[in-house]
Amino acid sequence: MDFRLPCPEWLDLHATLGSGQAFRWVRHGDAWRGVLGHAAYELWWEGEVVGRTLAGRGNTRALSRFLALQEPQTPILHSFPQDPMLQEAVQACRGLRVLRQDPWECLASFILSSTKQIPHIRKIIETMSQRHGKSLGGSPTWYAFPTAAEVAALSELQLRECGMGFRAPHLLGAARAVDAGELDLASLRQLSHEEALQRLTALRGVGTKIANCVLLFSCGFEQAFPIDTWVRRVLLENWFPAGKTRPRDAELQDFAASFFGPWAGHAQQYLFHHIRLRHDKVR
DNA sequence: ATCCAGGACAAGT
DNA sequence: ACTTGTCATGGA
Repeated sequence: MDFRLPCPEWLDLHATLGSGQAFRWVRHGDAWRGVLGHAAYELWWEGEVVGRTLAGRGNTRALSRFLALQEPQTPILHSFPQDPMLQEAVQACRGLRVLRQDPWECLASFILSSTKQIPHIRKIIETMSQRHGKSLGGSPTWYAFPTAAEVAALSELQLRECGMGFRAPHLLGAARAVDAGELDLASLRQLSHEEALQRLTALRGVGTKIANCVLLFSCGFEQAFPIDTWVRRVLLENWFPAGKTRPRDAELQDFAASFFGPWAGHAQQYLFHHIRLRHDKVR
């Protein structure tokens, strides 16, 4: 063991790293291995997060921030409505946290996520990182996530060859906008939620869902509420009983904001992970 | 084989 | 304003 990361509240690495927020972490038994920034790590739980560095120079502060280890969860849970379905999800996914990701990696990853299953998103990102990211050493070799500048320098064909199909031009366009300074991801957190959404959805291939993923997972917008097929389903089943004409996403967004409150994005993540676990179990 | 996946967008009603 | 077609690709 190389390091211990202080963690005031209990955390579930499996729920946190395995809930489709980040795509570069792989489970090995009780441990998780993956890349953050310019280092690769193996992490597991021994009453706190412990681990070792697999490649590159480890940065425990970056890891701690990524995993939101110092962020109290109790106020979030207390802010949630007393709702049977949400409480069931919270019980089932105790210790799940919303990660604090790098905005570029998050944006690029979710551009690649559209109408793809999570295992395949992982595969595309891994292929792209191996081919176009900096080598970090280690055995087997680990690779950094390609920077916006590195992606901007590629051709659409090179990206398509990573298996991303029609998403290739979308990723390339985003990389060019970020690399050219037309889109300053770091400054999004200064804006209102509405303004930040507009900046992101101005990119081709980035609609409301993907923009909200980026704002929630990497820009500190705790109320951002991504509605994908799974979340849409659980919203309709639980809070929009059939009968009337089925509501559109804009109506679901309004409902989520008022019903789940200022930490709605976290509620969303509990719901998302819970219904997917339930689905896998049934099948 | 057919359907669906952490969607977005244009085109046709 | 709402519905449908299209964009690639792999896994179930």
